[in-house]
Amino acid sequence: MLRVSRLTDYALVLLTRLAGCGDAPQSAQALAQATRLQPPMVSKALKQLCQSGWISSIRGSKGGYVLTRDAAQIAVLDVVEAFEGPIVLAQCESQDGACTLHESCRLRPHWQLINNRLRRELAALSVAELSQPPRIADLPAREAPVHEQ
Amino acid sequence: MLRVSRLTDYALVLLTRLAGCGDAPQSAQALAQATRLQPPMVSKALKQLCQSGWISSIRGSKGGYVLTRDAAQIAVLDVVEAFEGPIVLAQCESQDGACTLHESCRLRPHWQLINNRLRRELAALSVAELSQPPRIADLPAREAPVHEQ
DNA sequence: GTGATACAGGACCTTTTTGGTACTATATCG
DNA sequence: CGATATAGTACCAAAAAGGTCCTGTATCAC
Repeated sequence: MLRVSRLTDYALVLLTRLAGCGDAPQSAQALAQATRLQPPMVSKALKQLCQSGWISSIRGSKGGYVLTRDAAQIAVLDVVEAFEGPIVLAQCESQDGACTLHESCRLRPHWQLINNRLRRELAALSVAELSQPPRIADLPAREAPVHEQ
Repeated sequence: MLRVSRLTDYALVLLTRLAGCGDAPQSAQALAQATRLQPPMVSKALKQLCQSGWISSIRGSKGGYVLTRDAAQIAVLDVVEAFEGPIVLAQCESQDGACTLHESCRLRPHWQLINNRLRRELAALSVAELSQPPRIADLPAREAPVHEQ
């Protein structure tokens, strides 16, 4: 369905929340309440964020999770790729050049281009920026010739 | 995994192939051989393409499939959305505004922006363009600050 | 008309992924 | 010591993806 998994989504929400909490450790439970996400899934996302190194954990009472770096230094791209693997929208990019199709297939460079644009987009966006509205410059009057949403 | 389904991928390969075959109907079998894709999946993709109206079918011997319009008039976006549904990378975009999270969640406009950029990208690319290398203007020397692939 | 070709439309199955839960162990604070 | 809170892992169920097969029907060639 061309969608990031729910866990990835939760991870970004949680990081954004943590970014707004200063240095005080936030427990999984507190984060779940603040974000209205289900506690077990919050724990799962936090653990994976911990393993990926974006946050660190503090055990014991008064424990919780804190960001390991400034939110402005965390690119959305890195979080997404930590949870989803490399961004490769089409199959022909998934293995290293192992496109089994006939040599007449010319799609690869196009997909590479699209993947790279999306990566660049996500790389330019930090968790710190997620907690505030997009910059005006990023919001053209008519953004795209597409559906309503 | 943030990837289009294999069927979507196949559909684009098949459309590209059809675009290179002029007006002669191509049978599912011939297309499978030309693209090295498995015949049953080729049939499946062709059927769906037919239902979506991108190609039309001709029964009987000497039958097959032909494009219903010029390949330059088929946007990759439309094919992808016909197979994958609307492009909404994050959950919060999936239902119409029904984000159940706390009102402090500010992620939606960012995702909308990213979705729209990707859509615009795919809308600007036609099946006709897929069969030849990307335009030089689209290939910067260093495209993105990301992985090797 | 008959038979071969080729699409139409499902039904079906298997595997993988996703989403979610539960339980035990361990570390810290008071 | 006991309460709190994370760590790690194992598990389960539902959904989606990926792929196959079969029956029916339309068209062309002979």
